[in-house]
Amino acid sequence: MSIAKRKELEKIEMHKRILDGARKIFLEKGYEQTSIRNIASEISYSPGSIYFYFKDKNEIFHELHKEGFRLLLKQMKAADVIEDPYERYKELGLVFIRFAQHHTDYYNLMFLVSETGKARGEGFETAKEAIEHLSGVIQQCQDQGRFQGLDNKYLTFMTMSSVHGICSLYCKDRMSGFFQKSGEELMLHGYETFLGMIDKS
Amino acid sequence: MSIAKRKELEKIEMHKRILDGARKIFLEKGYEQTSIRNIASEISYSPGSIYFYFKDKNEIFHELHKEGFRLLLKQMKAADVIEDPYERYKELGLVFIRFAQHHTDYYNLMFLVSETGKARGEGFETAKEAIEHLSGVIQQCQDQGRFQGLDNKYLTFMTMSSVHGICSLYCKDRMSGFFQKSGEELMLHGYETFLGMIDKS
DNA sequence: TTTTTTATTGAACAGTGTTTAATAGGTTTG
DNA sequence: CAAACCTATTAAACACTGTTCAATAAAAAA
Repeated sequence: MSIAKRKELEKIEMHKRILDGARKIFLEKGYEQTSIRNIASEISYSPGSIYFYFKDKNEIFHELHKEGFRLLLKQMKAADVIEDPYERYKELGLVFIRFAQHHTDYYNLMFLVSETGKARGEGFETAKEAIEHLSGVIQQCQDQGRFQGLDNKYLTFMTMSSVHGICSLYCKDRMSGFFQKSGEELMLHGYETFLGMIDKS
Repeated sequence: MSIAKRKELEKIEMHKRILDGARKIFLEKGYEQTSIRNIASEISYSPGSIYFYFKDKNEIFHELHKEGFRLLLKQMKAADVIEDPYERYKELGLVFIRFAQHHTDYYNLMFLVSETGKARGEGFETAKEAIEHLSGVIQQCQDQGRFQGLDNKYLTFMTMSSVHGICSLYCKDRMSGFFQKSGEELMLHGYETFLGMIDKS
């Protein structure tokens, strides 16, 4: 292994080290409460070092953002074993809900944290893939005769909105107080109610 | 008018002056980008003065939060002139959507900005009122025979989730790129699709 | 007029993201 | 091997942030 090669590996390793430290703190404290100094001290480096590997705090954030989408997409694709498209459609919502439940911090990072950076639209390929996956499953349902007369795009958007709305209210925990039910209960029964409606279409 | 009374009025006036300055900057730049120093300089006072009238930045934020809910609730109640409960139910969603469209910054403040303070659950009376209003309209629909066999609480939550999901995705403008449609188009057609589903229940 | 209360201020503290000049160390070259 | 070079790292500095607080000017009460 050449020296140049080793150096390159070391660079990648350091990149990863920063990301590991950042992930820990980001998922623990959220975007605003995470500071470059926190991350630096977590991995026992000086704050300045981080800027040798990342342009700014936002770039680190976006890396984790992508990471989250990759994780979600993986779990969405796991539902591919279900053969019936409509059953798969219903499962996809549950995948989303489970993701919000078990990876609440990722969910916050992915969907709820406001982006301070301007680099919008970049690095959203995985997000796009996730949407297209859902859209594809809905198309398969429509091919089977379900959801007749409904536009695929709007139905996809509406499904996403509804499930995201449920998960988003769950993650912010703004609702359980009003309804005197646990967040999990609301989320699951809310989704069941949604499926009950959609089942009649 | 006694001196004490005048002083009290001056205090209220200053309170309002701060809130006016804060509103302008909060709605312009969002929570994190708004600083006490910004607000102070906006109204030509020193940063310290603000702490004579407000406990901290979060208290100012919550005041505007409430303000937003009062505004929303007013527009929700304007739908009371519609006599048929189901038509009123459908209008309520549109009220919400219009609110997100025309008061995007308030919407962000009310539903999307993460609260840093711990004072959760306080001052949410107006929010509760809004939810109960919706719940009441749904109940009236159910009294008329609509939505049979569905739990009022979960249906209320599901409706809120769906509409909030639509508005939330609109406000973050994360979707228009994927669907090659304008945010407004997505939002309105998305809601129509939702109504199309619910109409069959 | 003196005392007391009240509102306002500017400085200070501890924190933030980011930039940069200096530096130590390994790598390459003469 | 020594000199030059490159590269990763650092501490310090800059301009911010929310918040606190002693000093103070102004107004009200005594």
